[in-house]
Amino acid sequence: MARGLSLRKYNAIMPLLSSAVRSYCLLHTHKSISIKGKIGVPINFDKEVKCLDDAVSLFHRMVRMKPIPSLPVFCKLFKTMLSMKHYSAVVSLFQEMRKLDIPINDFVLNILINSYCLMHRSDCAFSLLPFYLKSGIPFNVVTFATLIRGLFAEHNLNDAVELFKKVVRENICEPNEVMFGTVMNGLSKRGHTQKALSLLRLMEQGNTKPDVCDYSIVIDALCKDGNLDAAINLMNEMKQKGIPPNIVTYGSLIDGLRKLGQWENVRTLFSEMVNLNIYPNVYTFNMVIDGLCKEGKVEDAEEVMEHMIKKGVEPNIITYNVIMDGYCLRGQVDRARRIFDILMNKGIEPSIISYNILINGYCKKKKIADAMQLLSEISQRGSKPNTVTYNTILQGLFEVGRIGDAKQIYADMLSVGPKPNISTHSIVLDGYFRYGLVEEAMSLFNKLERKRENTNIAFYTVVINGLCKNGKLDEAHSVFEKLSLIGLPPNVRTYNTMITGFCLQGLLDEAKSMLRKMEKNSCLPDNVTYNVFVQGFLRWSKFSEMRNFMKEMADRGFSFDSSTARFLVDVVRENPSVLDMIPDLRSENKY
DNA sequence: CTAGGGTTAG
Repeated sequence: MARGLSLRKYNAIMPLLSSAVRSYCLLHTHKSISIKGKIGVPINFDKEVKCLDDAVSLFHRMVRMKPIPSLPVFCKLFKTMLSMKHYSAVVSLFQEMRKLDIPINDFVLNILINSYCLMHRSDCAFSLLPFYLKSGIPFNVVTFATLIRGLFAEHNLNDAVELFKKVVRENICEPNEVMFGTVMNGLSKRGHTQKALSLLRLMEQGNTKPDVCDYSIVIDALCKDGNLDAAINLMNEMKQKGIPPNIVTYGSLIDGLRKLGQWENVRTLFSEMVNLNIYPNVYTFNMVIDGLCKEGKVEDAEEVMEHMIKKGVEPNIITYNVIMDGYCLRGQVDRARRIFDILMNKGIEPSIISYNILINGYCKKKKIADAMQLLSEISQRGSKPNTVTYNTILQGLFEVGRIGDAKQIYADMLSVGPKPNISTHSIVLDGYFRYGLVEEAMSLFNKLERKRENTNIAFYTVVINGLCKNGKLDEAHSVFEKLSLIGLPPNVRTYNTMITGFCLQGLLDEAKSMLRKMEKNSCLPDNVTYNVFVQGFLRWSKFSEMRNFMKEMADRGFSFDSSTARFLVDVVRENPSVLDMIPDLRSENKY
């Protein structure tokens, strides 16, 4: 693979590099080759470059100017192009510069390296290193930080960390705050928060002291892990060290807190920020608005949006997406649609997520025709449906029983894209099972396993559930038994599914042994687990066992959910003496 | 006047 190759190439030139770098710092050859020409007319990039064509034609105008604009101007153009994600175009324009014998400097080359990294072609990026040497252009900490980031982007943690260590060990360049931050961010985004934290501690001991970004990276990682105590402690530490948290640091903490529903603490942090003259920006407002929407308070959310406008913070497409999703969550897809129309009228470009939110809203209300209509409008308006769009539509079609249409969509995805992912397959399998198409489901399942498609535990849980619901408990159980062998430990939902299967067949002992198994594997039963058992006991008239079970359930703070309550009402209606057999039920005055 | 790092949504 290219990744292995990249590091080999890098290793091969490394002995050259270290000495070259040193000689380079002495020579400063790059200064002699950069051009001093000035641009005649100043270019306003943001105004002039709106799309790829603008960028390319500006480039061609620039290379014809006399004198030719300075390299910083080319850098600026490339940077604008990168922000529009035209990575490969930057590569081609660079090649044109070479053909035209326009001198290159370290800045341009680092941008080129970044372009390759953003294209997930770190192999190409590495292959540029010899070019630096040949042209006598120095690489620096930016070059290597960019490469490290590129390796992380390709999930190549080992090479990324190795490269970092090598840079440090062989003193190729002095790692700075950004390079440390790049490594810590790469580590924490791949689930290694503790390693990132250790690196931060290492920095605190070393010469390059962590800055506000470095702290923010680790604080964000801790927040994402739900470890808010540690995150807040770290924030207090940085304050004590005289590094004040900034808007981003507060953003991470507010996001972590609101995801845990700790609104009191969100408010505290908010006022703390404002007291420190750090005024909330569009990120901060969006997080708060999203939190309110998720709690069903969409009107409050809209008020916050008006407030931010008054404060001079313009809502962006995310703000509108969040509010639309809020209405959809409450089943008010028509209100969501009104928001959509408003933003269209304002000339704000909807994102694919805007469409997905609305399509999801329509599907949840079983308004498939509206969903399909919107789907067809996406391409007309110059956007492109993605896998999530189609997954949403698929789910909607299965929900209303349009299996033929769903199959057609799935087939289209397989042939022309967007490429189905594990969720797509799970949705289709679940749909097949729900409509009793067990053979089709199993043949798809076997095909996906044979193709060694990426799977996850949710996918297998769908299969286990499908088999259970179609009376194939033994097959379900053997799929379940296979999970640990393929390195996918069952989660609480998987256990609940299997327990439900046993309970439906009256195999309560097997269900109970499953409960012990999950506890042994330190997978804590949740409210669903207990409710499944209660329904099992009720179904098979095991009332005395149920009494004992309900005690344990209450002790652990769990209670009947609405499905159990409905079930109970039916049972009691059939057989009122159940209430005498389980006196505890009378005190369950909830129902 | 130019290059690399951190916060939000389905």
